[in-house]
Amino acid sequence: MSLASLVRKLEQFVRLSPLDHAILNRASSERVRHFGPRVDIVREGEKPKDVHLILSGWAYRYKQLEDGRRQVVSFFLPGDICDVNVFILREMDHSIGTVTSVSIADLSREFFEQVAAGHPRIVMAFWWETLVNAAIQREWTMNLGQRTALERMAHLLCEIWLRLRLAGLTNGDSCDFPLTQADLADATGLSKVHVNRTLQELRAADLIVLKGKTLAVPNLDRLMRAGLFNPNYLHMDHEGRQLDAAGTTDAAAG
Amino acid sequence: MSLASLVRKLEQFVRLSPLDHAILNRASSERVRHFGPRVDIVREGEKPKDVHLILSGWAYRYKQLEDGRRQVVSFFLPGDICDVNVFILREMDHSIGTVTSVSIADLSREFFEQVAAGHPRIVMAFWWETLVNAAIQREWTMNLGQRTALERMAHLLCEIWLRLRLAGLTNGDSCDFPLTQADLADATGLSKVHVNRTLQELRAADLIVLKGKTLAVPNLDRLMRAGLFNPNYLHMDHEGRQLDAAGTTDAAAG
DNA sequence: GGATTTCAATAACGTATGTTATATTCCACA
DNA sequence: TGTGGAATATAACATACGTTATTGAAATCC
Repeated sequence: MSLASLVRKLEQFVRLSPLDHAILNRASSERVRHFGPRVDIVREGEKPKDVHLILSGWAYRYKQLEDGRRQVVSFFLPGDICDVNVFILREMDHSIGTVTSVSIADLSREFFEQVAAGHPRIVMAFWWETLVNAAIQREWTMNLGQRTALERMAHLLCEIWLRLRLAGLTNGDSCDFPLTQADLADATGLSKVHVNRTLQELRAADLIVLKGKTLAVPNLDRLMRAGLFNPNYLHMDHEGRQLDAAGTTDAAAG
Repeated sequence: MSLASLVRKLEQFVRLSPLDHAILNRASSERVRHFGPRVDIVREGEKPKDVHLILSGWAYRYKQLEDGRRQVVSFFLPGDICDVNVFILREMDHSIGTVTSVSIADLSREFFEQVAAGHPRIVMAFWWETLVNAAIQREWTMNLGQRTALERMAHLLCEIWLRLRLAGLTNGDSCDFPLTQADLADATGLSKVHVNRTLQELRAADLIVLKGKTLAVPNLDRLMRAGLFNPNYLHMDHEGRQLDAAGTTDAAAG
């Protein structure tokens, strides 16, 4: 229920000024809404009105075919922003549903206009967020198109793990993990049964400990190797900060 | 070798002023480069320097695993922009290769700064482009995760067809189609052999006529039904223009 | 304009993953 | 503290798609 995860994540990339912090702080406390678990926040076909910032809880973006086949196309973890500037589109092409209880802040069009006008570091941080999300979506395409079930699952777990860690939501080698095997099936394009088999295999190889709603990753390196995981697409490197230091001026970085 | 396709596409969404046209025109003629077919324009790991605008020809974005497995994650058609503002990232997480001979214009960081500072309609059009590309990538995730080989191929062909049409590159019911079956395999996550089988099936059902480097779609509606294709994700609806008319001010829409 | 390579077509066979079904464990809530 | 529904586990069987191999048809190249 805080924007700590967002700030922590964005500051991985640019250093934000105290004023930037204040702006984000205000925007994320003005219009906050709470949802129960397993509920839709946004439905395909609706007119997008605001941009949603996840303050707490897990959610996903999904698409569905008429016959019921369903694909989770991305996960939202605390600190994630649903889609900067979506409101310029006429209608949503996907739905957003909660996994756990979720608190979100609605960011208005006016907020983005204000940011665009006078807060180049936030603009830059949002572009970074946008580009990373695009990169994640490409990696999912790769994951579904080329990796085997085992690699695919290992890859997904690595990604979630690293994103949680960036948001400050891991504890040593374990973390909360509210996804069911059905969720994992929808995200990996596998059947529930095969997800189960695949998880057993990962457990047997001591790559994960998954029990109840907790995941532990005893050896991230080995899990990454099993998933052919290359973290480059998350663009977590700190070098971006140098961009900030190196002279992005206030008029720039649009 | 012109930016007609870009302008045609962007004006689907916002009306650009004569000055906007001039800006785009200059930017796309300053630094133009030409490439032969089947050549890499950008390689994974490189530092992104400019944003590339495709003036003519087809290209694709792809990722590769160490063992050689390769996934095409998107196609670039004339008028497409590779990634607005990529240069803020430290390194590329994918490569870009040409299919045909390609001409591109390199758009500099300075160009984007200039646009951000004083050309809100172009900013808005670029946001639209960015959001549509994100939506396309999500739809590919859906395509790979849930659709059968036949549906998947039909869906891909519908998408390419509609994007070409938007760019003004179709001729009645046919268009240039330089992709090989191997390209289609890399894009759909299928084997070459199965791509061949699938194309035969589409031909047998009179859904496509594909010969040499020409594709004809005698009945788009039927092909769309075969691919469970819902064009909403391309956000081609003209209503966006009303946003423009309705009062996006010069300071706004960032 | 024949040689060479790329691309497309077809066949035979193999397997990773899907499907259906049933049992078991877990957990929310009465 | 028991009870019902969800989540997980396991088994038996089915299939869509992959793999390897060969052939033929187009492009491409001296």
